[in-house]
Amino acid sequence: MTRIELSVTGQAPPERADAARNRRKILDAASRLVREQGPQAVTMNAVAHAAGMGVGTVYRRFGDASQLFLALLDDSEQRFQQAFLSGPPPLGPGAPAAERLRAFLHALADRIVEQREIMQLAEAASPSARYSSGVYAMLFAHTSMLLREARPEADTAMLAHLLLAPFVPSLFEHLTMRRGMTSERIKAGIDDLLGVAHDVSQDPVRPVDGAS
Amino acid sequence: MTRIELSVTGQAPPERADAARNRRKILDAASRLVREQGPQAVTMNAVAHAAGMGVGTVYRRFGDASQLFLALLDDSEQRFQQAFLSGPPPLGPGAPAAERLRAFLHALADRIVEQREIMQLAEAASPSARYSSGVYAMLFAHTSMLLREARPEADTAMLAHLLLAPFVPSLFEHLTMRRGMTSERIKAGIDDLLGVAHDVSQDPVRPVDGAS
DNA sequence: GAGTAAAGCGGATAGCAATCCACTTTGCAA
DNA sequence: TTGCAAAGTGGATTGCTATCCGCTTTACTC
Repeated sequence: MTRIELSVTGQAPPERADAARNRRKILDAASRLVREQGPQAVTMNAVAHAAGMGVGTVYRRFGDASQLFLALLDDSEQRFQQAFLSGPPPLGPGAPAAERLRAFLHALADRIVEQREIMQLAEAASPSARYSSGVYAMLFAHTSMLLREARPEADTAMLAHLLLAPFVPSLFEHLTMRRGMTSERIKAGIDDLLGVAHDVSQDPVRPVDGAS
Repeated sequence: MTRIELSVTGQAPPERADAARNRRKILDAASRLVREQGPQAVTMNAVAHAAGMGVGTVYRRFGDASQLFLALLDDSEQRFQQAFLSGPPPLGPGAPAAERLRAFLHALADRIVEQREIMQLAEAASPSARYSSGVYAMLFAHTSMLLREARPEADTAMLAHLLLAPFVPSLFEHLTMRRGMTSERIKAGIDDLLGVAHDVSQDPVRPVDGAS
């Protein structure tokens, strides 16, 4: 769940049985709406109605629309976190930091391509919610940790924020849907920013699809 | 091609006298609302009422809320454009491309700090509107032009998009308001990113009043 | 089990973006 | 000047997000 597990303060308040039941019903209804009627049909009203309850309940459980949408991404987010925290290298521990960072950003790009539509719902509901979410805190912590290892002399906190900035669904929509750029080309651009181009140890994947 | 349609006042369809009059009244009313009651008070309803007309007129003139807010930024945008298109170096023509790019991104950072609140109105109204706006087209054209000159071998179109990605008001709010980072520190981070991408050592001439 | 305080519930409500359409104004052309 | 089609206008309307608050359910205690 998107409990405050990322917060340092520790234990989350226990959730009452009816509350937990409704949380599940809401998430199921929202998933079903996305699947059956498309993302634009997923409004708080529609979710509440589809889940058979009042809108007040949905707001009580999720606070606002952006948090509901972020919660919808939680399952795949857990898997992603698992992969880069304790999965096999180069994404997980065991590879050099620079290599892990590259693998991490590539995987993040794939993740955005996969989940772009739901992510755009969250972004549209509140662009700034991204930066107070636990999801972003985790991306930031991981990126700056790897940067600290790879480039100890740099302002790694700032670099982490700047490197993560392109990974927003609106930019990905623009690049892939409107400008016809592939996700491989985006990854190559990120590699360039990382300076991987000058690193001999990297594999030479340099796709050259349609230029603009 | 350098002339990207920027101002909302298009040249293609001549605008009727009453329409032009209302456009001005709307922009004046919106500016006044921002000044006197703060950005969050600037709703389409409030603007229409303050300008003494129906909401339908405001929508006819500006399409939607994000476009009205972008139009509010137009005056300062014109000045910014003037500075980097034909002002004195290093922002304007005459300096090496890498230097111009650095000056351009620094100036862009300053611009976002200055106009952040109105920019956030536009971002909140529609995060993806950024990428279809004339403003973004101009930023992109200029950035990729300078990159083409500085790094002809790179995928400059992609790099331009990636380099511009951090320049969104929501990230600037997070970095400056929430994390207490100064705009000088943000600029230094951008320089680092540019340095890696350019494979060029940092310019020994640090900007000014070095805040870390 | 019964009592009880806290948590949860849901529909009424307010305020907003955006659309629609019957009416008015404008500018051109005869 | 006058006719008139195109452009512009404004407020009623729809559907949304989010809040509020009286009522219900839960889980804990005795």
